[in-house]
Amino acid sequence: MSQQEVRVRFAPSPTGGLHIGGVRTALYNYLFAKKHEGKFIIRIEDTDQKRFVPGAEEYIYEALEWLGLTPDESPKVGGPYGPYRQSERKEMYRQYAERLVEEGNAYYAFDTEEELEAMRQRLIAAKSKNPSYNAISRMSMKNSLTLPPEEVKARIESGEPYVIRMKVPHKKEIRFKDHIRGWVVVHASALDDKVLLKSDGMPTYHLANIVDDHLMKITHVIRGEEWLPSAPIHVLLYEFFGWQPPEFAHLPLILRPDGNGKLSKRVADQLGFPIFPLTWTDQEGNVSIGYRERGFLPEAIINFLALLGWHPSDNRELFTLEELIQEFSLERITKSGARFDFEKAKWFNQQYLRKKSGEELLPFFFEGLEQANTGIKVADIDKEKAVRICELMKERITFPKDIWEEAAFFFVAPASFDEKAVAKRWNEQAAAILKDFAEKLQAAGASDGAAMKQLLEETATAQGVKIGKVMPALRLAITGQMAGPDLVEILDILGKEEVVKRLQYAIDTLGIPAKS
RNA sequence: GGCCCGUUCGUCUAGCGGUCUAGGACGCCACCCUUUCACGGUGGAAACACGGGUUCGAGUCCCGUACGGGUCACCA
Repeated sequence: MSQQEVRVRFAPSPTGGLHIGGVRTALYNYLFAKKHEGKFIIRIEDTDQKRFVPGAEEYIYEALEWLGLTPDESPKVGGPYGPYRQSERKEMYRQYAERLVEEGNAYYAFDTEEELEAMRQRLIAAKSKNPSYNAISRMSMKNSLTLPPEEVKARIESGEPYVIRMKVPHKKEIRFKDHIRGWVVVHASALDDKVLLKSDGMPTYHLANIVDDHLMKITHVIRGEEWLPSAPIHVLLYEFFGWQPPEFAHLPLILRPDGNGKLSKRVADQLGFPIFPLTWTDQEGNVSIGYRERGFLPEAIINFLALLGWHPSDNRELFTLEELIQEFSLERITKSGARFDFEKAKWFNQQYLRKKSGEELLPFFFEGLEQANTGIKVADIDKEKAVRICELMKERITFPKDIWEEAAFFFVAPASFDEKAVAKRWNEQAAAILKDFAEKLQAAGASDGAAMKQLLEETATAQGVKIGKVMPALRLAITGQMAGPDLVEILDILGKEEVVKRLQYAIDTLGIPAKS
């Protein structure tokens, strides 16, 4: 075997948002290409004009870019084997279909929809196990195999609509080796005479796919398992053309988390998680929130998807794209479908979130702030302080944009206090010490967090109380709640003035409970 | 229904005939750490669908059954 360059393609049809399963297919293609120092190609399969959706193609590029899956060749960046949009290659498909007719491997068919339906009914009535347009039934239909050559010619010349169908042999064993499933064998009798060229002159997927993969020198076809049943058709076409078929790898499906069946947009909506990488608005104006907008980091999505149906040779879980490229191989892809696990996706997000620096998190923090509509302006916030806060919060949240919500108390003094916590922590002793502490603190000079803690400790110790008894009460007074980051850090960031102010408010509001 | 593909903890999975009293991760539970909540640490419950073979020996190979999935368009 010659050392030919590995070339793989991701070939979506621009009919809407890019399904998460499609994203994984793109990822595996990308990883495989890069692993073998080959090319990752995007080809747009838009041969169905009825399903054209404006914006869908651009969406695909944006989504892949966000994830870091940069194509080497695509309709957008071009390449040596363009055009990469099938609608722009329309004219070239016909000659290949005609060639098949000339060589006796395809034929013209003039059957109307009604006639096709009638045939199907006839076969069903005759209890046919496989009611289809095939080696048997085609002989009783209107096509160039049954009609006299003059009539065929006349019909075509008169402009009568027709399709070109593939002439699948009756007896033949078709086999191919799939990288994931091993040898797959199908008998040609189970196949039907697929339409190759539609009456509108556009090729069907089957024809366009084979012609383009060949012309674009695709070496490996990595696609979803839903294509497995049509793979024999494709293998047969390669044989008809006398072309070397690419190698195949049919990926297991991504299944719904509950119940049975493959993951669909409907199910994802129902269960409350995104199905698209980026937010997508369909033509009716329905908005589907994307993973990005939901707060996911691209690294997390990549890592999560990579492990959904593939496993490294060791037990590592966290991989950068670069590490995935190093480690990836088709042989380690699982055979069976994988249930989608949104909880695990969130866990990955947390992992990557923690790896970010405070600065990197800043934009997310501000984004959360703006969305919260609090009236607090981003411009009014001390950046240095905000960075510290991001650093402090990142281990306690799942999504970067949650930082604001969790850290709001830094900017908005508590107006009320968690009742349960008050009952438990705000006792006579603690309140009295805090009152004392507030007064001393006000009188003291400049204090940082550590100094404030020390002062509190002294105050408490003077009354024979351990600091651990009053810290919770202090937290309550300062933040209004019992959950949050290190209290000394909070005191430090807030500063003396604010701490005193909040303490006074808490004491005024909660009072000093009577000794019980 | 025909054809094709699949089946290890709840979930993602490791396992490529003996090292499996089946390993890791998410989730769950307990404990520890701790001024709180998290994080982290330690530990725990939790799986080879079933039945036949092959073999000295089967989660691992073969067959069958059951169950699940995919696909059967002039859609991709």
